[in-house]
Amino acid sequence: MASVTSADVARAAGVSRTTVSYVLNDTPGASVSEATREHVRSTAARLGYAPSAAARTLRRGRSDLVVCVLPDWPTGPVVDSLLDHLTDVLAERGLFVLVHHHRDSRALAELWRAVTPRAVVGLAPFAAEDVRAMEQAGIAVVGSVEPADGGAFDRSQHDLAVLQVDHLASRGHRSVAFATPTDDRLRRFGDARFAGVRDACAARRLPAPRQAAVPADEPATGTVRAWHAEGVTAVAAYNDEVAQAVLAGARDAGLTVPDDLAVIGVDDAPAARVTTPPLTTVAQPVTPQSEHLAASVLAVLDGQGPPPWPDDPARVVVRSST
Amino acid sequence: MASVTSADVARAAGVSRTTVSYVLNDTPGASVSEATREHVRSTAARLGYAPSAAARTLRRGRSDLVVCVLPDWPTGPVVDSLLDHLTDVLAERGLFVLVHHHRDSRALAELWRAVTPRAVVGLAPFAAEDVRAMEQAGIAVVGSVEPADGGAFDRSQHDLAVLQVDHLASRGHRSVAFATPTDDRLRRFGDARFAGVRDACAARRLPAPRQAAVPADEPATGTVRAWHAEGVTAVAAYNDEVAQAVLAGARDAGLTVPDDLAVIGVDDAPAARVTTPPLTTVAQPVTPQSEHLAASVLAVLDGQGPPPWPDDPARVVVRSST
DNA sequence: CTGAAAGCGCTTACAG
DNA sequence: CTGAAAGCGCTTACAG
Repeated sequence: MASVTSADVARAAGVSRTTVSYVLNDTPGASVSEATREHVRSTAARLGYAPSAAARTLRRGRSDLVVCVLPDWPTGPVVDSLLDHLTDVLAERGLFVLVHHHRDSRALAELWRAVTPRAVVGLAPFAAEDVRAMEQAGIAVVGSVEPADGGAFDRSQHDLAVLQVDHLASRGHRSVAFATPTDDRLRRFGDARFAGVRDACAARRLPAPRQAAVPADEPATGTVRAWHAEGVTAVAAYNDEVAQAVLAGARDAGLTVPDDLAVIGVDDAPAARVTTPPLTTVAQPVTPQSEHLAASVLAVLDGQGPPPWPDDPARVVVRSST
Repeated sequence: MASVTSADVARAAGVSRTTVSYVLNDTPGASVSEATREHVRSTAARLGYAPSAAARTLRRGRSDLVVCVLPDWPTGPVVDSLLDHLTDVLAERGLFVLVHHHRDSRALAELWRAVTPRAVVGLAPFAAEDVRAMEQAGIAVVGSVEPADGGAFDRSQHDLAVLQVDHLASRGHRSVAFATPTDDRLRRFGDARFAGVRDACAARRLPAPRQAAVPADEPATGTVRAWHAEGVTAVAAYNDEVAQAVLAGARDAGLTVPDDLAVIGVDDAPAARVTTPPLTTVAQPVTPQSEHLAASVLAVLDGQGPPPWPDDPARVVVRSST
């Protein structure tokens, strides 16, 4: 049970701990005979030696861990892709990515103190004091600060909604509604999106948009009926899941899509191609985002500022629902 | 930049490192005056002191980290719930859950060596040699071994499919097909499910089931037509996403669901309530699974065997597609 | 070519 | 009630 240490390996191999360390780390410039190397390696393997990460980290003064803090909202395949890419890129530097599901600020502070990783990457904004504390502890921080930068983050949300309205307006719609999700954890995004819808309508001199929360797990029949009665002809939905609930509501309300009501989602989820009718949606290609995140982390690790945000590559995928 | 250490705090507060440690850890039995305690605490806060996790781990001989290894397939809200619950339960013991997206066995070995966590929790089975190596390093391992236990894991997949067929048979269907996902990473599950479909058909003396891969992102029109031509009247789909593609295929092929073709999914995703028609599916309540996982981890940490697998609480949710 | 020794930052018996 | 000291396991200048 007592773990095998490098001293155990040294003793069993009949060499010093120095030699064991040199061999197992392939230390450049260490002149150890090939025979000895082989002997040390096989001894280590035989004993099942695994170096203590804590000791190595303490000695080296830095950890090989990067903690990625996920927001407390449901994440999908996009976040998975971001993490996969980040894991690959950092692995080339010998760094390991571990993910934590974020709850509150207190939990975050406990976490980074318990791990003291090389870097903390946040997919949602951090509180300013959290960032200060982490940086003071010598931890590199990647991620926007709340709410100082006002939000490259919020802005990209805002712009997604503008794309939706622009498309609907190009189809001749003038009375637009926004279907926001019911999950409280998504409120922030919902608000940013609705602001985008409002701004886009104002810019095009359309009437102020309506808004309602639409649960993803039931047909939005009542909401659709009310909107239709009020003259709404097009719905921008928070995402494809919400859009599906709007489609189902239209069906149950006896409305035809897109003639009576046009619907546009966000995400271009696989399901968007198999709804009735197939769903027009906004796609956000994941590759540029993944590369930007990985580049940001590398830049911060190297003590540089983050690279510029890529031009928003989101685009409308037109199907039959608009 | 150089991190603040407990020695810095001790010097600034005019006490010994011992006292700093006693105060900051609330060590029981340490008799330090309240005035000194307050002084130490405020000094530590003023300096922004964060203890070195590596040093503490090295000294204590054990880490406060638990690594949860996720399989390399797309995970959804169910896994999120499992992780949330596990995080909460382990936090009560002062343990932190970090998640790693698993790629291959080599990456796993590098990971646990780089972290040396208290425990590694696997949501997909581990290779036997990985388990042996981790346990030798003093790491508690939770998760099934490949393929020793033949698979409580595979068995629960198998049984989901049996539930699907039982339901379809109770509706009078005799010729059943299985729609498997196209993602290679899901092959293992697809195979276990199809075995369940096959066994259930055999047990009920139904003809051998057909099987085809169905992409989630296009209507399965061709497959549905072929199946219908061959007399298939009911489809058990791998999950609700695949089931939606089957529904879309039936629509495009001009078939009525459920009269011409019955469809049953798995997951009871929110979307299952808003498809056309609403989807019959198999729901797996997540609470018993979450509790079982957390209980397993606690048991292993305490050196006990894992608790018994809960009675499979999966059940059919009947809607209009069957 | 190889080994003895220092020191990373912490906790904790032990001495005062 | 408080402090000096040992030691966790590793890496790496340094001496031989």
